[in-house]
Amino acid sequence: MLKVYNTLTRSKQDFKPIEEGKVSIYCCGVTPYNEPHIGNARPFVTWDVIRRYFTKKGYKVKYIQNFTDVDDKIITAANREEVTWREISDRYIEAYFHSMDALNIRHADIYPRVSETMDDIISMIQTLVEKGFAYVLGNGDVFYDVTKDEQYGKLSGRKLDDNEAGARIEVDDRKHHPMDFALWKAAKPNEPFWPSPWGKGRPGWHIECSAMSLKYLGKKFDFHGGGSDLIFPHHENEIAQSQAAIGDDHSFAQYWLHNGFITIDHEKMSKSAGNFFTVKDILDKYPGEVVRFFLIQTHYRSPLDFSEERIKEAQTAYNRLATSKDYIFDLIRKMDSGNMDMGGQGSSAITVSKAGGLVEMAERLLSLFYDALDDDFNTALAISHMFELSKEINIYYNEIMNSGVAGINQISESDAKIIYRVRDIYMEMADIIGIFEKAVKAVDENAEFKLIDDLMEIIIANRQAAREAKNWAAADEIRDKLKAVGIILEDTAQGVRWKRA
RNA sequence: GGCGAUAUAGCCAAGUGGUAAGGCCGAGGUCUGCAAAACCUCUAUCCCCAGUUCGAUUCUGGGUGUCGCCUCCA
Repeated sequence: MLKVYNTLTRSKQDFKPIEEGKVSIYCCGVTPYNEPHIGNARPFVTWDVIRRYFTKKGYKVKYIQNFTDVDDKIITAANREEVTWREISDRYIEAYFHSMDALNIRHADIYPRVSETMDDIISMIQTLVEKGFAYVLGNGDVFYDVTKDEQYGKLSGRKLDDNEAGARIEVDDRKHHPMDFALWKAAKPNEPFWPSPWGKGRPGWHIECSAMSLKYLGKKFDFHGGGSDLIFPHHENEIAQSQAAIGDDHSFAQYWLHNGFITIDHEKMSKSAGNFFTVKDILDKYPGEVVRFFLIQTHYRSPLDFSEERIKEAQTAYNRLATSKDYIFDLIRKMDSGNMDMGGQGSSAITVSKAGGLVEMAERLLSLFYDALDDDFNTALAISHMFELSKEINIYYNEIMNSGVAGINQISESDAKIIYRVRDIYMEMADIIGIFEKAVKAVDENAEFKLIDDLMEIIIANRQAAREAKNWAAADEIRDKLKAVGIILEDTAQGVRWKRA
């Protein structure tokens, strides 16, 4: 049974889908006005794992993620560059996809944009005005009236009076209450605008997510997510205006999940503070899968400090998992290549029992892996089980290889089945956390791989000849030169193995 | 001022009312021409005080530190 931490109730709850076998998710996307930073990536990687988990469990998942493409910051950027707001938003939406694709984030089912949801937004505001939850000012601004909403503050757990209104920003005295927020903003010079019953203008910040989620997921849906800085005021306002418009205090999202921040030197990373790393910059130095792995090594609700040292650690840890993957695929390649006397009588009882123990362990770890994810998507714990399986695979691989060619030839058909099953389990784990997608493709599908493989065989054979002649200088030179082009040779007791750096 | 988190080994990070996963780094060892990888061994009484309990790191209260939200922000 899946348990999730719901911000709304501040507790872990059993997850019960609204509709059996289906999960509906709305995750707040980005305002595309500059390059996405690593902090932006965290919720999307988190939700990507959640989607993979549900899909693997057999749920039909509907995932919506918006682009807030009408916004002050976009307008500011457009005016500064003397281009249209659409040019800015298009450019950075493309940048968003470029970065997120590198992190193996699967695309949402729909990416609604504010500019394309204007009718729904306007009609929702109209409903709120009609129901008395909003008021219109003379200039065409429309505000949500928080005092009309008895439940206002239920998500963030704060009362209206507790907030230090005006502490840091001047209160707009045209508002009835300091916490009232804009639903519609009358157009100012040099701003894009759309026609509305209150004159030319554009939507306020929070209304778009309400309109979009209700439009695509209906009045009740399962999950709503985003960074924990969105709890107040963004999500608070969303839940308020949505439930007011619908007229049902239990409508809208049922489970609210919020991820913790990424910090730099333990201070919150943010674009406005200037202390951020863009995903693009990090990708120049580290593979996307490593960046992704770095993000999910920590539970999504915990804060996560980013630094060069941390990501290097993630790289090392990731390599460890990748080595085991290589080992098991290597074993399978050897079996498949027909080197092996499948079904031979030579298989020793020892080998059988070892493989049997391995698969037993693997099944148990897979079960623990799912248990971990069932507990509020504890990827950190789930990954630890993958490491345990990784070690078991390494031990088994070494045992087989150390027994030489005979050892491989002695793998019985039943043991071979076990090896395939272990590979499937390992890759199932990898698939859910979303790693080894690019690497596996290279091994399995890329036709060029075969060529490289053949070439490497020739190079290695030549080097082996040099080694047999104890011409260490030549042998080392070949290894060094290969390393320079990104190929690492490992001389092991069982022969030479190569891999990409 | 209000609200909310969090405090676990050198570092990162899970977790449980019955003395604590996993990763990184480090030390020693196996293997090895060297290197690398892999494997084995070693490294924590869980911020402080009080309480509940047979027993608390895990529950309660207090304290201290750190962080976040209350303004745009993932």
